[in-house]
Amino acid sequence: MAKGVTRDGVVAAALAVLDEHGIEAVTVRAVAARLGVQAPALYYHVRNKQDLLDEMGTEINRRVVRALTGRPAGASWHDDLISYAHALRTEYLAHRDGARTFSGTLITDAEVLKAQEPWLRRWTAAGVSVAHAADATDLVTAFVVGFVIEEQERAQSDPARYAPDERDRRIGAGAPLVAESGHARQDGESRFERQLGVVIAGIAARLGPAAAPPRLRDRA
Amino acid sequence: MAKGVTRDGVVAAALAVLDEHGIEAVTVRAVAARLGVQAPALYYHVRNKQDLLDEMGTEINRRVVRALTGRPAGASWHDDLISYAHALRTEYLAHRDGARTFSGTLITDAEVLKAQEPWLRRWTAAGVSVAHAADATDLVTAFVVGFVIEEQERAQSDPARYAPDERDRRIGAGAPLVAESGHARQDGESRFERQLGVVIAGIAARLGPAAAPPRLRDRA
DNA sequence: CGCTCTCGTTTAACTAAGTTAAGGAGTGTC
DNA sequence: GACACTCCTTAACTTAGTTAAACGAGAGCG
Repeated sequence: MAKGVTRDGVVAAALAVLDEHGIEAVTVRAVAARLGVQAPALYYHVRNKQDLLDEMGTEINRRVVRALTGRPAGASWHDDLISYAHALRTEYLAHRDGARTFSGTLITDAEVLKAQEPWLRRWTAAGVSVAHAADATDLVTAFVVGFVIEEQERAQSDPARYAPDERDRRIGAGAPLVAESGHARQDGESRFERQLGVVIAGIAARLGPAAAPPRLRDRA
Repeated sequence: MAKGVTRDGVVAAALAVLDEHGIEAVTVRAVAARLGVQAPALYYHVRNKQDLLDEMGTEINRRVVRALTGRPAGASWHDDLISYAHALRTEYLAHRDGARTFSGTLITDAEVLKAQEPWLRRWTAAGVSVAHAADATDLVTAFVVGFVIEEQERAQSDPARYAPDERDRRIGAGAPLVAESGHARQDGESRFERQLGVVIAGIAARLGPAAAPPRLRDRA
């Protein structure tokens, strides 16, 4: 594995290290070691560590796009948005600290940007303005990012620190509703589906009862 | 300023450094320097840097809670949720890298937890279950976190990299809708209000007209 | 064949940052 | 006066990002 290190190879190795040991283990030396090479060798392929991190983020975006285009087109923008949310969450969850690490990556990769074209075309074909479509997508992105950040943080933190018993003890007897709210929190899967449903419902309300009827210009 | 360093003082100094120079400048040495002491002195007041970071996050949570309780109670859970969203975003925006740095902080501070009690009480008084209230709050939190992360990332990144012209050049001529979607993106303030309105609308729909306050839909 | 040039890498080294060890100055207490 | 406790210092270690300089292998070429 020592021969033929490439920029893509470096990115792949970095992602592998991330998955196995978490973001704090993604050091230049560790990535180099995985490639059977010394640390400074990476600097021939990558400007610096931030460059590597950016490239990793772009790769993640690419995978989301790929997962989406590989999926049969949904029956409506409705279904498409849900597919997008699932693809994004799945990709984030697939990597340790995924949401924290990759959210907010400015998408400048032309390939990734252009892949959104057919996506937007379907919205406009359904009578939704581009502005509304972009807005709805941004909103779903924000929700997924926020949701998964909290989800992963919770999964990785010391279990004892937020165990129900410990929480109850901390809260004491003066705040029964707070205690109850902690108990009511369900597992990630169903919470995600439910909250995503709420978001989509809100978007549907905004876009109009059917969203099928062609609407007028954007800029509400 | 050399005398009487306290744990709270360390946290305050760290927040000051954060505000002035960003998260990457928050080093043990820099915080110590601001207090007029040597770096190892901090270890008497704080277990390690993570402990300091956690404490900073708790302080931010405390401020959000304080901003909320200092505000007159809204007319409904509706208004309360909006107030919460605003308080959270404002606090995040007040610090460089605020959303990234402080999101996902597990809230274990008893004071902060208990402060949610009157909040929840108002929901239940309005006929909303605690589970629903907690769910709605979590959803709004996720949205705000995701929104502000993207907002701050955009504000801090190299302007040239996402300038409209540059973006258009990258996209080329093959994706007009993608290009248009970039142009349609408005400034943070109005986008936030609008998208928050969508989220609230979704929550209102979920909770049913019964739980909905005597108030019209907020968006046209 | 031998020269040279470039590519991709290595070794060595520097700097910054988190952290620990050990000790010392001040302040109180028996 | 000696002990003890608190809070801080100096010195030093380790890991990580990064740079500089040199080195070997292969390609083109006379």
